[in-house]
Amino acid sequence: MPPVRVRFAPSPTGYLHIGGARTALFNWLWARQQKGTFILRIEDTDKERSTDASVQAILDGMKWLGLDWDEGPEVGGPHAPYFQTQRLKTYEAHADRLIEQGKAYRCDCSKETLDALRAIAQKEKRGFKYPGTCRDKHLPKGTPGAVVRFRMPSEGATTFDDLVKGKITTEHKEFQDEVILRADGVPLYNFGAVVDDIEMGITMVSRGDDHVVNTPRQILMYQALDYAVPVFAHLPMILGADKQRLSKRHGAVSVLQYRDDGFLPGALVNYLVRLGWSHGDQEIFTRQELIEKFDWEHVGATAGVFNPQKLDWLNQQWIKSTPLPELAAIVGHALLRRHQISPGPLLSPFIPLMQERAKTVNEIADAYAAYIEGDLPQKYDEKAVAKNLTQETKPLLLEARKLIEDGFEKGPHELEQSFRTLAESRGLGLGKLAQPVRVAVTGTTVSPPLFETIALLGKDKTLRRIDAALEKIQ
RNA sequence: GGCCCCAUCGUCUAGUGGCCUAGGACGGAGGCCUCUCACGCCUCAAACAUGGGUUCGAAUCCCGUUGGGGUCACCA
Repeated sequence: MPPVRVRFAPSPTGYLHIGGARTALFNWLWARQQKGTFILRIEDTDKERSTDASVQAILDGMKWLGLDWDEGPEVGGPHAPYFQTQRLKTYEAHADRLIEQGKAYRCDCSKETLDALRAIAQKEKRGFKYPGTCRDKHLPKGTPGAVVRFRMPSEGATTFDDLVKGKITTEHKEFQDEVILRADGVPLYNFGAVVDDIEMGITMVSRGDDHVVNTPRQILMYQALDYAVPVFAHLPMILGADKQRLSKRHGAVSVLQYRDDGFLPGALVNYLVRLGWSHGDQEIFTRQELIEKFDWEHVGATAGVFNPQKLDWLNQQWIKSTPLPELAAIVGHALLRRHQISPGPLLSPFIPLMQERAKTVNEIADAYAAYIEGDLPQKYDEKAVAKNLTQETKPLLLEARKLIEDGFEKGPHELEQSFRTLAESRGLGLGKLAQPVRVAVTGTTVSPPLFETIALLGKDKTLRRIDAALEKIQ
């Protein structure tokens, strides 16, 4: 078997979205498992819609997910350049060769003429196909406005064995002599992809299954160019909850949006792979396990609905198992991004308190900003204050304050015991005592365990907060 | 509409002819634990689209139907 060479070939017309990311991911996993090469190629032949900002967004998305490429933008490689608009000479050379061999021809039918014919066909409810007007004209190179068309066979059929869909056969009569090169020398998708996949020695093409219909036509081009056709693997689409193709109205579809929303790249990767691939009952996979265990055999053929709740759960699992220094760095970034505050010395010790209860890193950053960083809580939840900081709880707060003042040094466990004893002597559960204190200390009713939070904040800060709370009580 | 693809709990899926009174996970319901919120643990509800074949035997193989998706450009 020749070494595996796979590629991800996005068109830079927007950010890297969930669907594209999964395509890239499957290719990347295969390359890494097979010790092959993963190539990133930018298909920027649609000049109208391609932007440099999109290229950057895609690169950033890939990097965030940890999908490093061996050849492509920024890293270069033996087949550079990796931008299609910089490879025009290559397409021209291949097109010329096809023309010489009679496998393609120049056509100077105007777009307007063809559009008009297409409109008539549509009105009469019949399919439109290029009528072959220029098939035998043998227009010379340099004919003004001439495009190059590929001569499609009209007889027979092409079959290929897709790694995920199985055998797919298409009759040649479905095809028409499609344009492969525009008058300005910019290739169309099918041709550009085929030429580059040949030039770059691609052995397997894995992409979204919206491309299955292109595949037989591309195979015909591989054959016309005398090149062995690669193996194909078409991945099913990712759908929204309404079973429609995932799009903006389903919420976040940009990969980087998930970063900003507090997801771990490992969790997103884990989710995306499991959406369409399985390994028995296993749900959680490290990156290394994914590389080891991924196979095409267990890639499903059905479109999958993107389920944000499961992603949440996976992210939580990932947060739980992320080593502290790594998690602290990520939370630090979130803190800066969301609250414009740099991580202080309390951040690292605070994270273990949040690790079991946060679905996103943003929750950790937000909690830190809300009641750890400042002298007093940044804000008090009104309902919580109204319910817990009252005349009735004031005596309890005062007694709690005294317990903290006298017993802080003995540590959280001892403090908790003293709280229990107090609560018991009043005929109350610990909750009745702890909750007002929690509101006083954190400004909310929801926080990590109270005594550990107090221990983290320190005696002075805690007492000041209780004093501030007492003042809130009329 | 033509062509192509797909079809197991609400969702992601296990299942490759007998191990299936269909397993796991998310989500849902109930419970335990508990200083709040979570975590964790236990229990429950929940699916082979449909009709025909093939076979001793079908979720698994074949055909039809229905439903869904993709695609029919000088977009990719």
